[in-house]
Amino acid sequence: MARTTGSDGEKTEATIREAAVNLIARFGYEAMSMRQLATEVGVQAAALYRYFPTKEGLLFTLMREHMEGLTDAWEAARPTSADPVRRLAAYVENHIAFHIERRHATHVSNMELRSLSPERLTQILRMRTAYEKELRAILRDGAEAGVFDIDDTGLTAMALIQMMTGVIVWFRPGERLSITEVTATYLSMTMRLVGAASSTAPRFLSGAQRTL
Amino acid sequence: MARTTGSDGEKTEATIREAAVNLIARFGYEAMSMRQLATEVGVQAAALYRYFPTKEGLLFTLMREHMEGLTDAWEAARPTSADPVRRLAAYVENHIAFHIERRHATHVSNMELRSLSPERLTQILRMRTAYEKELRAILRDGAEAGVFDIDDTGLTAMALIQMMTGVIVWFRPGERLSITEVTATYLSMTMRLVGAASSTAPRFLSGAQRTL
DNA sequence: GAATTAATTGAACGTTCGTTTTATTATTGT
DNA sequence: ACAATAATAAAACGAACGTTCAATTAATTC
Repeated sequence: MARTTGSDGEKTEATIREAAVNLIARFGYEAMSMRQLATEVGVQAAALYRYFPTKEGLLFTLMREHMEGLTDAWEAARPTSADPVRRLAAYVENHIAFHIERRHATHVSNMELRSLSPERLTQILRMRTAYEKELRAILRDGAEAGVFDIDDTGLTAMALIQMMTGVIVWFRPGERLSITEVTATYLSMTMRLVGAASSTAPRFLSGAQRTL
Repeated sequence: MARTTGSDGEKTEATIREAAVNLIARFGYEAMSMRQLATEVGVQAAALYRYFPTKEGLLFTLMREHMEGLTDAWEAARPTSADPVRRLAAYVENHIAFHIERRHATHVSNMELRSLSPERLTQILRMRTAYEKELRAILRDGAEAGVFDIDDTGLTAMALIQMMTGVIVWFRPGERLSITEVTATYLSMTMRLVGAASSTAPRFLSGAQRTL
């Protein structure tokens, strides 16, 4: 038995990607065996090596494409407006939507970094840093414009990203809250966290708060 | 060669614990081999089994003791005051201090849950839930007393914990910021996030904010 | 100082791992 | 129809894994 009827390289590769993301997210990269992945795909382990050179190569591909997807999503969602509040809102909305939509891929990208070779780790971290830099720029602009009240831009950016990405830990689609409700609440929390005037509190209070 | 001069069970066990936490935090539970751990300890792999029944048993012990440590630390730090602001401040301070102090153990407890058997996973999650429940109670009390302004108690608790625990991802001792500075900033962000009156603003403002 | 117990070694067990090689069959192009 | 190529199976590789067992030596007890 060799080539099976109806077999198609593109389909198989897509199936491998999907199955790999799910298995790695569930069991972890080290715990997932290539044979387990092959079984899930419905193929022999040797067939996987026609599409990915090594197990680590597969992991890297999954991560790189996830990061590219995140960057692309932000490029598309980035508002033309220069208003820091609007830009921050767009960032939060895009981040949460993307991470909920691709929970498993996000889990992989966040949890399995240590299984990458140093060079590949650097490459992924560079992409991540570039993405986070966008948030820091928004916070800095807002702080300079006096729209935000922020102690430490870098620290606030990290706190916000941890908070937002944390959604994937507990969020399950179809449970108590919808994506829309979750996003709205996180948006509100974010705006308060950065001391934005137009959060839940009346605008004129923030001025008083800052001057006092 | 058998028993070595100066060998001591208690010392060896402590060394194993310490080395295991560090190795698992660095490479991951699945990636760390018992032989690697033994080498780090300076002993043969077989010797490990005198102290821990299996590799998973070792992992579970590390996690359980970490969670017990966290709970105990909170018991000791919990203020007698009923004031939600004070209680929340104590929770944040204790959480951040504990997690920075035991970065590696926290990493293990957060990242390696999937390597536990179902029963043991349940046990650890129960401890974690109990700890998080304390935060929810503080938030609820504060919201009911009108001291906090919170949309969704459960969601806010999760956001806060993700934010606070995230410190261990980027914090490195001896870098730009000290633990004290980091804690102060996080405390300030927390108070704003929950809409506490006495965050960065003077205390007497809280009354105004609540009535408005 | 002999007997007992504690601590560890060294070798081995069976299993599973990622990966490679070779053969075989399905599909595609002519 | 026939060659060329794409896709897979089947089997095998050596290495590493968690774990066990018997032997051996250090420390302790009486």
